[in-house]
Amino acid sequence: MTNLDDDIYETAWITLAQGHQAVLDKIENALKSAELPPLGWYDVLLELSRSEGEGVRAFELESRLLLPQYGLSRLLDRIEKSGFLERQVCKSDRRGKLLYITRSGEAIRQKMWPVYQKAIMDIFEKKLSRTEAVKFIQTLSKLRV
Amino acid sequence: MTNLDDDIYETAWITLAQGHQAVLDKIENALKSAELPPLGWYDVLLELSRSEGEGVRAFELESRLLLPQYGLSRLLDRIEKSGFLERQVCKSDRRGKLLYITRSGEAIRQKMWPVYQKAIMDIFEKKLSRTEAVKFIQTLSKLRV
DNA sequence: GACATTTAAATGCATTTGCATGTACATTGC
DNA sequence: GCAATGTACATGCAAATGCATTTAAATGTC
Repeated sequence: MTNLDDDIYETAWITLAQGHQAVLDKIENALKSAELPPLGWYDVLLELSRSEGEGVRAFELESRLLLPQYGLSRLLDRIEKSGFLERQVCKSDRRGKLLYITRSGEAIRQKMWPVYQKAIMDIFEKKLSRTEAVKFIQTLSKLRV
Repeated sequence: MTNLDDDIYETAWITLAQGHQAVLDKIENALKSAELPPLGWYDVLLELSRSEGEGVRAFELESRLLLPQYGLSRLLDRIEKSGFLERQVCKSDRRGKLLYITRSGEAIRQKMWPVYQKAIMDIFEKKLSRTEAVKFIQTLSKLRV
């Protein structure tokens, strides 16, 4: 295999990194402009919101959000300090905590969503056809396996 | 447009973020395991290496590497402290500095490359056909415009 | 049950990042 | 020429991150 051929994959990675960066910047800027919390908060709040009052364990979020244990622990500290979530000792496993979104947490999540969604749409919808997006998802999904 | 249709683009973004994260983690882990500097250093060193002794201005790297001004300034501090680059006052514009890679900088860059490349290949080559990679690049490129 | 091992989460400390501002030089308009 | 404005880069300080370790409880072994 020649260098020229290899380059396709290197280019794919560079383009992936730059594309990601570009989109992420726009999303974060949109949230900041709207004086809303950063994207990471949304991810957490969405997971908690989806649990429908069941309570979520921190270690579950870790794998879902691809965050390191200590990183998540401190992200939760900050979100909790802002009053958007609560930690309660888990009765069935007293080492752990159950995480619950608060009313104000749900409220801020709902404020964030349209801003977040608009930022995504502004980029993706305008530039990719639906068919292209589906193919894009299929290809990208392979990288995670 | 229905929610279901919109979801394609949201999914595209989530998959992009996760795919990027997964690849990045593998690359950074590979470099760390080999006791080599992080990926950001490689990007800088490659740019300097390509300038063929011409010297590069910091503000040029900023846009090429999509880094904030202060972030780049401090990244350069660290790389310089390790002896992998030099900053020299630019004679034609004394506000600025010209950046040069050192011998040891070029050496470390050449050590990093195979580790970096292997990490990319391990993921992309195994999972994407060449044709698929080309299409992937085309699609992603649109997002940056 | 007593002891070693594993797991969940938090935390001290060093490094890195983000934001705002500072410093020095360059450029523009008069 | 020189005051005003703009540009290149650095930096003080606060916040976030990474790494290693700690704390506490669960689980496994005998």
